[in-house]
Amino acid sequence: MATRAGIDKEAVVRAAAKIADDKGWDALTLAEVAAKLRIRPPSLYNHIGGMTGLRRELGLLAARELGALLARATVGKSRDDAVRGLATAYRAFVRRRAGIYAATMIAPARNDAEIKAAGDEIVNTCLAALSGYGFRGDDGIHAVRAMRSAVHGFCALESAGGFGIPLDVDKSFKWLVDSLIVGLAARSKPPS
Amino acid sequence: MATRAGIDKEAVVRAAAKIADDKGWDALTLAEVAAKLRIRPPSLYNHIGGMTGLRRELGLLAARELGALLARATVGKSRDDAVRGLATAYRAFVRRRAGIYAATMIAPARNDAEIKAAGDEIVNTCLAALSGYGFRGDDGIHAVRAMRSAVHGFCALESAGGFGIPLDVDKSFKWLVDSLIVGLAARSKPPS
DNA sequence: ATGGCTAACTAATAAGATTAGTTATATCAC
DNA sequence: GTGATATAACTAATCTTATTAGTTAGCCAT
Repeated sequence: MATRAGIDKEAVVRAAAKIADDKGWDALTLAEVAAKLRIRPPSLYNHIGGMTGLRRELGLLAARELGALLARATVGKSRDDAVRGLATAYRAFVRRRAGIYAATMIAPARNDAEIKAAGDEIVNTCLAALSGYGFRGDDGIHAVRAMRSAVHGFCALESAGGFGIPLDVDKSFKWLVDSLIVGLAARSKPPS
Repeated sequence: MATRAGIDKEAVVRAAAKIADDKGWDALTLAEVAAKLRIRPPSLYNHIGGMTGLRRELGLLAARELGALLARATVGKSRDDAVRGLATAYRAFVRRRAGIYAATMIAPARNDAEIKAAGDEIVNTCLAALSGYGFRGDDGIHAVRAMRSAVHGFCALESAGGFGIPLDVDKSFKWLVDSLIVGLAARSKPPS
């Protein structure tokens, strides 16, 4: 017994992420994380700062993964292509990792540099993706917020089962993104 | 003692709604609801079906209130005006009642007629508001989903503190709604 | 080998949801 | 008025979860 189990923070976070993704953010408990790792709940405190700390780790993991995916989804693209790539990647991530995505919605402590950095990278990727539209000044930020709102809202409603009618959800997403693109383009400078 | 406290389901739901709105959806506990009503937690079970039932009641309350507000916000309006009225009312509701609005995001039991009816009314109000755009067939549903995604997404991000930069959030919302309107109009039949 | 770091443990506490079983009160029939 | 009944409140108890304190034991460097 008590054979050193060789667990580290990353293993804890990975186990927790799997539970959150499989059973939902609200179903995440330290008891289940510990059980999955075959240790007792208090032992988790050697690796993470309790439930609060674990949630933060998951939020950070999600923000970083999402940021990397978004960056990859937009390389070499601009304007409409970039927006489509961004939106598609975003939704794919939320569907695959709904549990940890929810972790990104916890109010980030105002002074958390790592969380802030991961969030900034996402915003910067979005800004870069939209750069082809030639927004000036604050409009870039407004555009990023608009795009993120639309895509986040769709994914949140979808994953909450908010679209009751069985009408094709993929088509609705395409409809949303196409409309968004029209709206963005209408405010942009023409392409070079 | 134990003077019959004269509490009914509505009083329980109202107390719970206040707690959720004041302290957040996740901070809602039966213990605090009971304390606010000056009864013991088990007594709540005479009025509501435990925590699960209470959450459902809050979701229903929120859906009905929101539905009524949206309906009022769109009477006598069409197209752009209707969309603006809808979006403004939606956001005002989420800001004022963030706690119970969150309750609308719980997956509604597939067979819950009341929840379904309240949701349908919201969808129908949105459909009516958009009717001036002359969408045909499935496009009406796609448009409603798009509009709802955009507005819900913005409000969710806003209330989660997701807009880090202190750039004016009201302006961003206007920007989003204006863009959405452009996108909708581009797919519509011209106004009569 | 052995001393120390630390990851695991056990034990205990506290908050919360929930169920079972009990009491008391308001209301209604007479 | 008095008594029966329905039910809203209660107490007591259980279960789950998070968390802290204090203890033990395996691994590693010397």
